[in-house]
Parts: sequence; C-alpha cells; structure tokens
Amino acid sequence: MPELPEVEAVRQRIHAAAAGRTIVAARILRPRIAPRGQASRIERFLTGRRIDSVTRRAKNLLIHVGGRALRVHLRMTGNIQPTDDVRFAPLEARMVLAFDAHRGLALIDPRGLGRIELLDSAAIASLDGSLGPEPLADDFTPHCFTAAAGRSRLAAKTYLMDQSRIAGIGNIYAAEILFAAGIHPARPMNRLSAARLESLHEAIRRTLEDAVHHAAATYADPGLWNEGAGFALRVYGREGMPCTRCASQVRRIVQAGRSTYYCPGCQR
DNA sequence: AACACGACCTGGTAGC
DNA sequence: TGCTACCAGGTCGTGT
Repeated sequence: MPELPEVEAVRQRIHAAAAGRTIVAARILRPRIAPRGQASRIERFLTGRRIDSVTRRAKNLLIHVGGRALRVHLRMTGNIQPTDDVRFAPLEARMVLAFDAHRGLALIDPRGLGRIELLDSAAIASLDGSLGPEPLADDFTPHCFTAAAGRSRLAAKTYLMDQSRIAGIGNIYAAEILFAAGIHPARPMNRLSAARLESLHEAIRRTLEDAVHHAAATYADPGLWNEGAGFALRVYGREGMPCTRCASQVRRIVQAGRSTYYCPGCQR
C-alpha cells in the first residue's frame, strides 16, 4: 500500500487532523518500532508538545514537533489514522498520540515493520540529502531526470525504485510507470533514447499524480483503502492475464528479489 | 558500482 | 478441516 501516493494521502489527512493540536499523551505500544532504547525518550519528548505540521519526504512522514520531526516510515503495511477512541486502539496499533481523552492519531501496522525515529534539524537535512528528487516537485524537470538517468546502467525498474535517485516510487508504481511508458523493466537506463527518457519522465509524473488523486479520494473509506481499489492497476499483479493494450499475456519476472510485472508485447 | 540475499514481522491463501 | 509453504506494497546490512 504505502508508496508515494498513499503516503501523501496519509500526510494530507493527518496534517488536517493534527496540525495545531497538542499531544497530551504519547504511547509507543511496541517499543521495537523505535531505535533501541529510545521509545520512552520519544514518548517524553512528544508529550505536552504541539504538532506544527506534517510533511512528506519520499515515503517518510515527518510530524514536526518542537523543532524536531518524528519520522514515521510505514514500510509494507503501516497506516496512520485519526481515531475517536485512543484508549481502545486496535490490536495492531503500534503508537497512539492522544490529543484529548478521546481523539488522536493511531499508527496501525499489522505486519509491524513500520519504524519511527526522532530527528533533529541536522538529521532532517541528512535524510533529505540521502534521497533523490521528489518526482512531483517543480524541480523534477525532464532535463534533470534525463541527464542523470542517461548515465546509469541500472535496469529501468531498479533505477525507479532506488530512493537515492528518485524518491517515493515502490514496486507497484514502478511497474505501472514502465507499462505506461512502454519500457521493458530490465532495459538499462543508458540504452534509452533521449525521447524515450522524456516519455518516461512524463509517465512518472502522470502515473503518480493520478495515483495521488485516487489515494486521497479513497483514504476516507477504509474498505476501499485496504483493498487498494483507488488506482486501476494495469499490469501489477496481472500475471497471465491479457495486456489491456495489446492482449499479450502479462509476465512476471523477479528483479532484485521482487516481483516485476510487464507486458512482453508492448514494453521494449 | 551493481546486485543478490537474508532479516525484520504477521497474515492471507494456495495446495495438499 | 488442518497443516505447510509461500507470498506480500520497504529498507537495511552483509557479502560477492
């Protein structure tokens, strides 16, 4: 679930619910989600402080509090949702930030791989510096993308998923973007023409913008959200089914240990 | 530099 | 029905 579009939808939702509110109680229900030995320190820091804003960098949520940021990474199955009953958070709740006796935010994560960390301003800058450009930001221009990408010998899918090169793209949207651009996932980036790199840039923007729109629209409906029904997937998970564009059978291969889906008919 | 692989966790599901 | 094996949207550390 949580790649850039979903994390952005969570950000919008919890920024609206939490900005300006004071945390009256912070409970980390599963200490291992924080760096070793820091869970109670983080709880103490957050308690009594006001949330200024919630921003996003790549797939990281940054909850800005008291000049620092609580970085939350949702990993595979995490989500943060406003709750009206902080005392009876669901079993999979890993952290609860209460705004009063009833309302607050809950980090829900069935698989428990999500992580939190408290960052000072230097650590925020360091995180920022370790990540590639935000694909939906104004400075992610065709030129900026094609200049860097054209020099890499990485397979296209591996390149798209490398957070230090482009921020926020994961396994599902990498497949969808490459399908939209008609590019084979194993094709080395430096063997794509300038024109094809530009169309890839365009596919990145269009696919992610579309997905952000759908993710934001379905966030409020937990049923839809959990089924991932917001965005109509065109190749991901469709092994053996006919391509929606050319009717060839969609294939699944493994790249870097992850499933990659593509159409052998129209991705070259 | 590039890539493979295991670990981290739990739940769902296909197959027997 | 009940068991096992395998799979899952991410990242990090280790090894080649």
